[in-house]
Amino acid sequence: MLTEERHQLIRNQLAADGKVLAGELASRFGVSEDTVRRDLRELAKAGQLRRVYGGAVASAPFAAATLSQRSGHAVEEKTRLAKAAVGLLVAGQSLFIDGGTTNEAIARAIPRDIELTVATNSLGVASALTDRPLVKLIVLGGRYVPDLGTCVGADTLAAVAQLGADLFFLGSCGLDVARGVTAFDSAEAEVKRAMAKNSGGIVIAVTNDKLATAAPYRVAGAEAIRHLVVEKTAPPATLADFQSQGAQIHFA
Amino acid sequence: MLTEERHQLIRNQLAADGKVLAGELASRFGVSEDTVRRDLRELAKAGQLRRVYGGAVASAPFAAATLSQRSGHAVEEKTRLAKAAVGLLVAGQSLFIDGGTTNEAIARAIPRDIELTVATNSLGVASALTDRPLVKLIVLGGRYVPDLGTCVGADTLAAVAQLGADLFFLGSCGLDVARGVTAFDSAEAEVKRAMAKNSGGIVIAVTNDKLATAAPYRVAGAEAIRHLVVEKTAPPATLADFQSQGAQIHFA
DNA sequence: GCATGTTTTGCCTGTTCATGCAAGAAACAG
DNA sequence: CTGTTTCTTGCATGAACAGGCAAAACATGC
Repeated sequence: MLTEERHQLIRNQLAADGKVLAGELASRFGVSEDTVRRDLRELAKAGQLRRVYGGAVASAPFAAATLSQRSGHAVEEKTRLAKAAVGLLVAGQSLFIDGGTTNEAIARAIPRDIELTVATNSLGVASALTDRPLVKLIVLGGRYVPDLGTCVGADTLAAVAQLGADLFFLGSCGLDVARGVTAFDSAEAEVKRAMAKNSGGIVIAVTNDKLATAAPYRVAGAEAIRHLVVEKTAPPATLADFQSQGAQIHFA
Repeated sequence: MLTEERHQLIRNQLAADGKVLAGELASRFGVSEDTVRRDLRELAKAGQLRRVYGGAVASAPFAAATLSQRSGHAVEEKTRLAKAAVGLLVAGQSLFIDGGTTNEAIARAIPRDIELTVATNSLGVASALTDRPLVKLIVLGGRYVPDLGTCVGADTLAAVAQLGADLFFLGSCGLDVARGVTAFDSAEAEVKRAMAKNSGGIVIAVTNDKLATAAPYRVAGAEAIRHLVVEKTAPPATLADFQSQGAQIHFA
């Protein structure tokens, strides 16, 4: 039984069942569970599955990848950031909200009694807002990317181009004073740029681990940030840099 | 039974029924109620449901109150219809799927190992398909209507106009041989008409209570229906009428 | 053939995680 | 108000886990 052979069989079962159990695979392949765990670890590293306790599941289930995988990490922090971020909202405003777990937390934190117009390309944000009776929700369609949880592409850009918003809640992947706001994906960055262009101000809420990091694709310069929502424990020196670029700092 | 698996099943039942009971889940999963409560707590923390005494309810019912009321109605029937309807699918096909609880059930019933391209204006359908790795998902954006759970309007129509599909799964509000397929909402009907125009064939899955009823807005004539999926208990006379108009009948 | 280095695998060790149980708190019903 | 159900918290146990180590299988060079 070749290693590669096992990998293929694991992929097959994942495609069919959506999940695999480490112990079951071990007995089926006639190898130790350690070997199976190693296989799963490698496949997970290659992004072909998502490792869970006891086995693995198919990667990027919407609510699972966007919310469990990443958000298992710092749920409380993001919830706190979200609460502080919605404090910036004024009734009657129109917003762009793009993807990311922090933005989903913000969407959930939006109170039920505030009237808003929200345009989003994130299914997570959209679904969080479906039960807000006073929120007029505009879904920005396009090609859906499971890894991002958002729609991107020409259709999305065209939809954004027809809209304008007072604020843009930008889900940031990297945030650095010198390099500005950056994203990991080209198409994603494109949509963010379009939203930034058509909005009156950018709001970014980030956990500490995003501060002073950068991703390949540039979205906007640091001077474009109007409001920056950060944790109380964020390094003051970094914050001072952003402040000198015109950003208003808000602590969660 | 993986923890993640239970979470997924809970999410599924919430999407289908709008609520879950802790005790019922415990016996169904074969675990203690404490474990289920822990699951529910975690999912609630991630914003995927709202915890209530005795169980949990959907936090953001894609289908608002009106829709979730209906969805509790005939869950088993709709699941059976959905299973029969997905039997019509062929790998590589492209589909339009619009809104409605039956269509959401169909989306959930789509197997994980079939390659498809799906364009939908329903957030419920879209979110059901986000964890299908082989499904290329195109979200048709626009103004979101909570009562329908779908996007409608000029933006949606424009997006539909740029696409074509082999089949159109039409969520029907009324179905009558003389009046054809009808909808309750003008904007909704408009989108359905556009999808019908750009698709190679219409598939309709309906419970008995929709048969031989009509709503104000006309979507398509009875002769436009290629496949009609119905319950075994559907009145044969009505079915014969549709059959004479060229529809192929499939029993769930 | 022999020696050497690499890869794969299984086993061991300490650690982490999921689970069920028990006890007290809170919510509900009558 | 009282009893019951449900919930949270803490804790103990066993399963699953990562990392280190050594043996076996394999390839490579002399």
